[in-house]
Amino acid sequence: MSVKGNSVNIKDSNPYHHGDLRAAAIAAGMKRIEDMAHPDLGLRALARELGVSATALYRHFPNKDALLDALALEALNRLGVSQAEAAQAASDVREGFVDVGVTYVQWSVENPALVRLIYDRVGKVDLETDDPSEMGEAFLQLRKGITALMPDTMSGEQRTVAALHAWSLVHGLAMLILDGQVEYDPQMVRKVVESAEFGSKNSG
Amino acid sequence: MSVKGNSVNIKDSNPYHHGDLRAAAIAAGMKRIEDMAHPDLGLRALARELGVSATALYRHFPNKDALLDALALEALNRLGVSQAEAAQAASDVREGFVDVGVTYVQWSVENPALVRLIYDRVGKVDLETDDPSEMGEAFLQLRKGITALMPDTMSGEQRTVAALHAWSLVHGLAMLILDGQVEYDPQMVRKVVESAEFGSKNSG
DNA sequence: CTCAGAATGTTTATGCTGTTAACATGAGCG
DNA sequence: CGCTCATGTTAACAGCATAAACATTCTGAG
Repeated sequence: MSVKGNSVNIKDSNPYHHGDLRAAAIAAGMKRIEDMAHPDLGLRALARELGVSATALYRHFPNKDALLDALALEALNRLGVSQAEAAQAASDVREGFVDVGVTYVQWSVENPALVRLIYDRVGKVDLETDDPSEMGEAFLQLRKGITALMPDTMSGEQRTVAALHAWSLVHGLAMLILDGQVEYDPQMVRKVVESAEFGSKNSG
Repeated sequence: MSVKGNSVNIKDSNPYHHGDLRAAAIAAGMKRIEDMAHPDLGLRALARELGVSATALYRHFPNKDALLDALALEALNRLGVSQAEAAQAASDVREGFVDVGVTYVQWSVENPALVRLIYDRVGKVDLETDDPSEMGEAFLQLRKGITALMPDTMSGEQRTVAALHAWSLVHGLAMLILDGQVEYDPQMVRKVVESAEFGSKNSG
């Protein structure tokens, strides 16, 4: 008795084994989260979409949190790619900073649930685990990217303060837009980011 | 609107009726959320703490979301009080801005779950309801408070940009600290907020 | 090729959750 | 006193994450 009352054969080729469920789960999970405002992924719903029983996912992720971590990592990498592209496309250092900042906000607006997922996860993970997970690694790179954009005319604390200012500014702006507190207006975003005046040219 | 006066005898006899369950639920809910990193309130747990059946809460709130909204409103009011105190204590306008900003971050650090609750709720509510809820009202006041702190030497768009910059800066800084991405250092926070140079005096 | 065991899937079951429906109690007013 | 209504109760349902036991397929060694 191989087949019970299973009415529908979704896949003829791989009826029992899925092939690469882990990858499929991440792909479907990403697509699913992207279409939400707030990330709330259900294992059962995801499994249903994959044509698989809910518990099958436990062969590839120890629990739901692990799945979300994997998704957050994927999201973080995508953000990183956007950032890198923006940084590379700019000529001037100052212009580079503005573009990267604007990109950060823009990407956040276009992927609200992914941003929330990233910070939800990073907020939970870093506090309770010691090992520098892949995610911590990816985030560190993001931070370095921002710091690298600060003009080198300043040094030490100035630099730290400026980087923190820049990151806070774009992150806060993105969050306020995501939460519906600020209307998204690309031109306004650019103006706000440009209004951050770091040492490279003080008053001029 | 804080919790109403609790001049109610809670434990005179074995009261079938609780007295003021709504207020008690909000009070207990606040205390419960304050002790969390991330706000996840369970109706059953809350009811258990109140010595009441879970479904009793449905006599006072149509559903869990409504309860969370009430809690978010309470949290928002507390934040507003802190802001107002800081603004009032400052003499100079510029000093006032810095103090208010620092207070915003400090309060957020001291009440992480409340901040998350506020923005979670405000993000959901405003998008699907048209009526200007109490919460929207309270938030508007907060926004006005920030805008009022911008120096009046600038006008129109300059002012808007500066206010948005200021709000984004402190909000982003608070969020990054909450999510464990930035270590909380009060002096550093102050320096970062001070590094926001709005028209009043450019670069000395 | 055969067959054991590792991978990977399924079914079943447990205890949690929010929520609804039906019923019980007690307070306040005629 | 007796009616009514606000406010409490228990029972029940659907959905959730997750664990345990069982089934199927893939893989590699003899």
